[in-house]
Amino acid sequence: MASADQKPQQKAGIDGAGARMRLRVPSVAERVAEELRYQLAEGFLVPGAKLTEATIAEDLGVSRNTVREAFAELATERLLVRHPNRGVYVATLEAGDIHDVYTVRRAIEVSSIRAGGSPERIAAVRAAVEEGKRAAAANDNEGLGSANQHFHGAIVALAESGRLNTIMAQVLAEMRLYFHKATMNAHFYSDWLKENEQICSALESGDLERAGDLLLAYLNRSEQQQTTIHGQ
Amino acid sequence: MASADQKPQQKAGIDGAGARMRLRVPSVAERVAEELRYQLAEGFLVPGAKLTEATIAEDLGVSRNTVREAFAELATERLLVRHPNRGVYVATLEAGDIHDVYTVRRAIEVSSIRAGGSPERIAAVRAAVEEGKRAAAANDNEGLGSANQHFHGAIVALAESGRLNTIMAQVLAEMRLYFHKATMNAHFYSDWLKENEQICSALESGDLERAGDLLLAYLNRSEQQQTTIHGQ
DNA sequence: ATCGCTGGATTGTTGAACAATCCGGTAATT
DNA sequence: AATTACCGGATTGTTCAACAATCCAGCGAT
Repeated sequence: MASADQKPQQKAGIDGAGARMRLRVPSVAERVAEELRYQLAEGFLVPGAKLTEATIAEDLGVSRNTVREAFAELATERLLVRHPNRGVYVATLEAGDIHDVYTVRRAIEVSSIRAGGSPERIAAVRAAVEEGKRAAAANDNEGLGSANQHFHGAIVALAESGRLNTIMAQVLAEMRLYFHKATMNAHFYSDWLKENEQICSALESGDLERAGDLLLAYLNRSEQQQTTIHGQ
Repeated sequence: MASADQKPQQKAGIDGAGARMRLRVPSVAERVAEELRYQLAEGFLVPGAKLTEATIAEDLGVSRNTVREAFAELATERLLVRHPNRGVYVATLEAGDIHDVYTVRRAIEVSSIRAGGSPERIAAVRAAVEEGKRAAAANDNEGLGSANQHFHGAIVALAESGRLNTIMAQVLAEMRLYFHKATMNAHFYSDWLKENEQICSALESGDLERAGDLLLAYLNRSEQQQTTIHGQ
């Protein structure tokens, strides 16, 4: 945790060792941000759409100022863009942005997998692979997509770095803005199902070099696919 | 300067081709954030210090709500931490955070340098090296520190990725929180002055593999130094 | 020393207000 | 007809004042 000179909180009776009673009720602004994030990921709000403060404030039954705070948060996450004095809009990814996003992913994913990770973290990667297989067997496209995101999230989690994790989470959130419907034809997934398996087993066998190379190759190909689909 | 892709705005007669008249007056909240960032980097606000909304609002002559917006921004940059219902404090880096920060730096800096860059970007790296030499000759410790930051910023800039640049800018801003006073003994710098030179010439000669290795070694050593100084 | 209470201070959130800015359309100009 | 100037409505940027919720320190009672 960031700083926190938390004084050793006395654990009375019931509370297990080190287990902190995290009952934190998220603030209203945070919940508004969360709701918007949800609607963005779900495709309710399409890229380019305009969000007017007053409308959303009324819709969610909160103050305009609070909406403003939420907007600020989502803007720094690049999910929304602010046009000063003109309003906030749902972010749209141009061709350049796709390359940009993949540049970030190459940097942090490859670096994370090359450094290996604890058995538990590796097990988490394996779990994501299996999750993907199950989704494929069930013909669950939705589930396939999120399984893939879990897979790549688990790879970054190998590094045990809170900062890398939040960066990755933001990047994935950005990508969810596009992946929505459209662009969702199945023979995409058929590829990386096998590929994730390969990467994972390379990781499990300790061949980090190979795992990194495979992952890098995948990311390069994925970027190319995305650009041919989206940008021109 | 967070990132700043300031284009050299030449105001020819009326309006050059495609040159957008970027006169953008930053919003009040942005200026408050900027002012706080400045005070943080300058060491005016020490890690752990508490910032009360009302006080700062009055000091800067702005509304409490505006201060709030600025706080939110700086909190997502990890320069401030919010303790719900208790206030915001200047972030403090624990031992774990140092490792975390260096994990991010290893990921993005090494990845960036390994991919090479355009001659102009490489020239920028060289410029940072020379800036460091000049500062050393002038015995300017302050200048030495910022030259080093410019050097590493220039390395990330090789990748031409806006997202990586902002991430790096934030990480560097975080580190500035510590580097202040203390930890500033000169024989630190004597090392990396030579080392930056080596890295840079390896980069210039196209030996990206070697450049990456040198950079990685530097980062590892730097992390170790920081932990021995700071953490216990 | 521990517990519980209470008052004061700060944060979280709201609602209303107003200035600044932008947008579209209409009128005036060339 | 095309361009310019202007005007009104709408939205954002910012402030202000209020209030509920929460936390903190102190104090007294057990």
